[in-house]
Order: sequence, then C-alpha cells, then structure tokens
Amino acid sequence: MEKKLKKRLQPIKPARLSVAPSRTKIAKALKELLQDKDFNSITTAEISRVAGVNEALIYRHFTDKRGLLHAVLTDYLNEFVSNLKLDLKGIKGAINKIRKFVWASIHYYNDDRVFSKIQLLEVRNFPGYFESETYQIVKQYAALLLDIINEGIETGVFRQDIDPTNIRQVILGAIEHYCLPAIIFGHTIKNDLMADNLCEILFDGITKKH
Amino acid sequence: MEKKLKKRLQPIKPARLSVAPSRTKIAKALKELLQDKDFNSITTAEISRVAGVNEALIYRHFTDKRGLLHAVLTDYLNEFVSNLKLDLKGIKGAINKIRKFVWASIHYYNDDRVFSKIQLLEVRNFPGYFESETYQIVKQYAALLLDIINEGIETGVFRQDIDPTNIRQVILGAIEHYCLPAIIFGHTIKNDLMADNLCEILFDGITKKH
Amino acid sequence: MEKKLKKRLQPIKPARLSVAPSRTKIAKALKELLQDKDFNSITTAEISRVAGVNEALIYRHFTDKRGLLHAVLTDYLNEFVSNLKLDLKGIKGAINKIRKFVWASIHYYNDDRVFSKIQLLEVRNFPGYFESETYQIVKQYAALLLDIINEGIETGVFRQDIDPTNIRQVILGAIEHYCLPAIIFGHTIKNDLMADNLCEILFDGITKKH
Amino acid sequence: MEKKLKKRLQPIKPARLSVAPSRTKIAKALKELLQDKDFNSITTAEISRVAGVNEALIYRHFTDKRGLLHAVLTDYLNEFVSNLKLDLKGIKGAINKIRKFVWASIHYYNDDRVFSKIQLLEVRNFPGYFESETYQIVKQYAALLLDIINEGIETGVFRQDIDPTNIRQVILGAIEHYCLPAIIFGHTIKNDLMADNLCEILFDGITKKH
DNA sequence: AATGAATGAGAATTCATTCAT
DNA sequence: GATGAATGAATTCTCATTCAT
Repeated sequence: MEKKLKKRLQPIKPARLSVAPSRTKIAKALKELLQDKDFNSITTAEISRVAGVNEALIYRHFTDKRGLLHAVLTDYLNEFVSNLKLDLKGIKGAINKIRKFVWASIHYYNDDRVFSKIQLLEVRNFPGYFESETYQIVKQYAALLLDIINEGIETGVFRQDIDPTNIRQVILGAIEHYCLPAIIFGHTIKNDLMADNLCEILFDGITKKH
Repeated sequence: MEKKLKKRLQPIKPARLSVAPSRTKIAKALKELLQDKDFNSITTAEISRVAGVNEALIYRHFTDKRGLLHAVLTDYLNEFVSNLKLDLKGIKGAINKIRKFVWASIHYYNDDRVFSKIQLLEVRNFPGYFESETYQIVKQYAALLLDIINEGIETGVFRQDIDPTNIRQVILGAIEHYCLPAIIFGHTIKNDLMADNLCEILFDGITKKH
Repeated sequence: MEKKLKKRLQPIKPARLSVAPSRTKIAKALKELLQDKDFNSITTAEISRVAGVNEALIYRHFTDKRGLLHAVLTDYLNEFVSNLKLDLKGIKGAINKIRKFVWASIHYYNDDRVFSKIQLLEVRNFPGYFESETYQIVKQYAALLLDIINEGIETGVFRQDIDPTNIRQVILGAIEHYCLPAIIFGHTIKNDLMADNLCEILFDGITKKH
Repeated sequence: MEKKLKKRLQPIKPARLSVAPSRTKIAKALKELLQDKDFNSITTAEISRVAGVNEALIYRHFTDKRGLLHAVLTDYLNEFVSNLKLDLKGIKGAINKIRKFVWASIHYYNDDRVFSKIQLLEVRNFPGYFESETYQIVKQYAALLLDIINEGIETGVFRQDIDPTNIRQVILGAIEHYCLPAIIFGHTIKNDLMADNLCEILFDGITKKH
C-alpha cells in the first residue's frame, strides 16, 4: 500500500522514459562527439567517458560500436520520416507535396548538421549499411517521394514519358547536392530560397521558356 | 655502359613510362584490391604482397597509404577531366555541351566501378579530402559545368532567374543519384537512355507542358 | 529456534530437496552446457540464461564460477565414490576387488562423458585444483585402490617387491589411458572386454608365460 | 665475385642459426615464463617484455599466441622423438626396447618439467589440440611404442591374446601416472628405479608368481 | 631502388563479479 | 531469494610506418 502511494506521488512519466537512462546517456555522448569528429575516429573509451558510464555498458545496450551509431541514426531518421509524413498530410496536389518534401528535406539537412554529415558523407561508406535498418528507413523516405511522383503522373501534372524512379533520383540528388556544400563547409542554407529555386528547376527545367 | 646499350635497344617509350616500375606496380595493386574491398580494409601489407614489392617501398613512392590512394585517384580523375575537356571541344551551344557533359559523366561512372565507388561513396568521408589534390580536380570538373551553364545563361538558352551554382548542384546531384543505385547494387547503366532522360528533366522539368 | 519451527511446519521433504531450486537450476544449466563446450568457454551469462535465473544468483549460491564447477563435480564424484564403496562391499579377495574397481571405473568414464572429459582433460589444468575439495575426493578414490593393493600384498596374492603406490599409479594410469581415446574421439567403450583385458595385463603382465 | 669472397671469409654458421634471432628470443621468453605460470595466464605483453622485443613481432613469427606455444612444443617434441628413435637403434629385442622406451620417457618427463606439465596437464585441454601438429608428433611417439609391441608379439615374447593398442595404452598410461605426482608436486623422479619397477609390473604383472 | 626486421600505439570487446533495490 | 544495472580490469591482435642495410 505504501508502495502504491509512493508511486502515485511520483511525477507521471511518459512511457518512453522507460528506456534505461544510461542508454540515453551513451547515445547522447555519441551525438556530442560526432559534432567534432567523424565516427571512425571516435573511440568507445571516449564515448563512455563523455557519457559518464562504463565502457562495457555500451555493449549491454548496443550490439556494437556501429550498432550504437545505427541505433542513434535510426531514432533520428524515424523521427524525421514520421514528421515528414505528418507534414504531408492535408496537402493537396503532387506539386504542393513535392514542395513540402523538398522544403522539409532541406530543413532537415540544415537543422541537424551532425546527422546530415553522417547521412550524406559517412554512412554510405559503412560496411553493411545497405542491409541496415537505417537504410530501410531511408528507403521509406524515398518511397514517400515516389508515391508523390506517381500521384503527379496519374493526375496528369507530371510528365509520363519518364520512369518515375528516375525522376525520384533526380529530385533526391538535387536536394542532396544543393545542401552538400553547406554541410561540408559549414554555411547556413536559406531554406525558403533554396527550396523555391530547386522546385523551379525541377518543375520547369533550366531552359528558358518563351 | 652495357645497361645503357640495352636501353637504347629497347623500343622508344613515352616519357611517362619513366616512373619507377615499382611505383606502377603498387598503384596497380591498389586498384586491383579496390575491386573487392573498400580502401580502409585494405592493408599496406596486402598492397605490397599483391604488388610483389616490399612494404616499405610504398613509403618511398608515396607519402602515405592515403597518399597512394590520392595519387591513384588523381591520375584517374586527371585523365577523365582532360578527356572530358577534349570531348567538349567543338561542341556548339550550351545545351549540347550539357548533353555531352551528362553523357560523359554517366559513362565514367558506368565504366569504372572501382573509381565510381570511391568517388561517390568513400572519398568524401576521408579526413582531409576537401583539402586534397583530388578534390581540386573534382572542382575543375564542377567548374567546367559551371562554365557551360554560364554560357547558356549568357546566350539566353538557360533561365537567368536562378543562381548558376545552384543549377550546377542540381545537375551534379541528378547525375550522381541517377548512377548511385547502379553503383551500389552493381547494375549496368543504360548510358544513352539515362542521359536522355536526365537531360529531358533538366531542360524542361517534370511538370507536364501543354 | 523460530527457523526450526518454521521448518517443521512445512511439508516433510527429503533432506536434499531442501536446497534452493535455483541452485539446482544453475548446476543443471552448467552440466547441460558442458556437453558442448569446455568450461572456460562457458560464460556466467550463458549459465544464467540457460538456467533461467539472474546472473547474480550464481554468486548467491556459489562463491565463484569455478566454485560452481567444483560443487557440481563434487556432487558427482561423491556419488561415484560412495557407489564404488558400496560395490566393493561383500567382494572377497584383492583380485576380485581390483576387477570390480577397474570395471566400475571404466563404467564411470564410459557412462558420463561430460564428467569424464572434465576429469581427464580439463580439471587438472585449473589453478588450485590440487587444493580443491574435488581433488580430495579423487584422493579418496585413489586411497580405496591403495587399500586393496595393500590387502593383496598382505594376503600374499600381490607381489611385495614393489611399492604399492607405484602399483596404484600403474593401475590408475592404465585405466585412464584405456579410456582416453574413447573420451577424446567419442567412441563407446566395451566395458567388460576392456576391464578383462586390462586386468589380464595388470595381473600377469605382457610377456608370454610358458 | 667480391661478394662471394666476402661470404667465404665470414665464419661458417650452422644452417639453423638462420632463423631470426627475435623468433628465438620470443620462444625462449615463453619457455621461461612457463616455468612459473600456466600458459593461459601468460600475456603476450609479458612474453614480449621478457623477450625484449615488440609485442607485434610475436605475430610476425607466429600466427597466434597459441601458435607460438605449439611451435615451441613442436620443436621440443621433435627433438625428443628423434632422440628416442636414435636411442632405440641397435637395441635388440622387444623387451629391451620397451625398457629403453620407458626409461627415456620417464627421463624426459623428469628432465624438463615445463614441457611435462604442459604435455601432461595443459595441452590436452586446448581447443584444437587433437588436430594440431603437436599432437601428430605425439602420435609418432605412440606409434613407435606400438611397433615395439607388435615386434614383441611376432617374436613370441609378448602375449598374443590382447590387442596391441590396448597394451600400448596401458604402458603409456602407466608411464604417465608414474610421473604425474612428481610433476604435480615437484618431486624428483628416481629414473632407474621407476623404470625398473614399471617394467617389472608391465612384464610380469602384479600378482605373485610361484 | 629495395628490403627484412622491427615497432608504437591503439582500440574494441569480453567477462566475471558487485551492488542497490 | 532474486534481479537489473553497472563496472573494472584485462588482453589479444592489427596496422601503418620506420630504419638500418
């Protein structure tokens, strides 16, 4: 009875807080370190030191040093993709959806440089990345875009003479390379301007129309 | 004296063959190994074994293991860029030049998967890459494209309302992501078709024109 | 006193069942694991997983990982030695006793391969083994044999010109090496035949008698 | 020509000196350490420290920490077996050969305690031992004994009613267990006495003959 | 130009064990 | 009696790189 009382008196915690706090500390420590160094030059010793926990604990919570990274990335990407899905709700028309998609993607790359760097520069190089869960989420992201393109084609606003996956690749590549210099050299991206420009090109091409 | 005589009797070789044969062997060995593994998992021991030379010799010819890679990449990129420059000679009009540029780039990514993989997946992740000679050559490549775009704008075939460097990024990104899946999963790229599709989108955009 | 009372109130169980069930689970788990791996490559984590209990519980019931093994071995050896003592009861004559001893020993090695392996291959290598309780029981076993030999010498059936402990060593060694190949390579031992052969040699030697 | 001269002027070295001196140092260091600790508790760091060489050098000369041990054991056993073969030359009669075999084996166990300990207590427990080169040499040793036994049976001095491999196991076991206590507790073995006693028992058995 | 030998420095991972609850 | 969380300590092996010759 006393126990029950005690429990009730404690602040209500959201369910997600049930993950071990040390796990969170470790993840946080990695994120922090990624701000300054690339993943490969971060040691598990460092991570544990920054996290203030024992090195072995990393291996309780994650299979691996790389497992840790993927867990962190997965969390992050999941959040991004689900946010994006939400953002796209209620938007009418493939055109507008693409705009939103482009804008949000740029926003994401702009916002969290740590993850952008990993995503755009590091992770592809990791052995096993293309079999990882992380990559599965990236595929969801790409699938989202493909759906929009297909919708656009079906509703007659996008051209039908080109394979939609090709279109998708162009868009993804365009977004990425738009952002890449800023990521690499640490500039800020003007989100609105960039998104507008990019969509302009995507929708109407680079030739001058008369 | 005997040696000299011997040399003179041999067929005349171009100057560039004067580089030490061991240097070439080493470079070749690395290229060979890169076919199967990524650079980081190739050891200097392996390189020297495959090359059939002493491990220490790597350090006679190159500053570093990474130096070796950059040398190899530099050779490769130099060749590509100078070929591309040549290819562009005599072509009239920004449109046609872009077509050529796109086609040649895809051709390059399609042709030598080893270097494509390194270029698109690995090298960006290397510490110091963006200060490397290799990157300088890549910048030449990008500059080439920028020149064409500027020409197009000046001659009024390309739209003027968008920053040419942005246009360039879109094109570079589009090319890259067009090729990426094939690189990653080992498909062959249909060069002509891909180049045509890509240029279609680039020139006229993805919306349906009436 | 209270404790005693409490005990009396509980349903009457045979004394040995009073050991904590978790203790038994742990011991059982170790035995199970020993079937496939050697002791050193079994981890406490594994043991607890197989036992279905918490890892820390091992340290409630046993001082040590090794302590656990010794406890398990001790149980086992105790049973064997007391059985052997029983078996020898009522047998008349040193010769017959030796036969029984040999037969029973082979039977034991034949029967439980897990313990044979440990006994013949592993345990001697453990630091502190020769000070362990387990070893004390093995010494009882050896003492049993020595008694028989002494009896045989006193009753005039065994030769008196050789130190009985030497005789004992020969017998123990002979038994062991008779069984060793089967233990190592997993054959079955033909108990009766082996025991007969062995005794033949022991009793009369390997030279041909005329 | 000059080179040749130079070579000839150098002191003649035995071929075996051609093994890298560092290799020898490492092997020696291990042997030294084995005097006090068992193999598993010796670290590579220690070995290299005692050897006065770099730790990594161990891995140049040997595949493994265990590989090092096996190399050392192999050397040792090879020497022993070839000595034994030599010792047996010129001896007539299976009986005398067995005597020699027994005497030499005890001598060997008596002489180098380090190796005896490993051989009798440690090595059997190593994963992969029974597939190792070391074990192959031990098999040669056992084969040598089997040959003698077979000779004895053929020439009618040994009994024919028992499988020679069984006889062999008895002899090997007897030798081993004769020596074991001395190995374990560090006594010295009285080689002649022990060999005589052992042969007595082996040849004529333990029963009193009238 | 070439090499055999040697090395410094690191770094990930494993595990038995302890402690607070 | 039982447990989840945490940890200290250790250790093998890898590899790029250097140096004397």
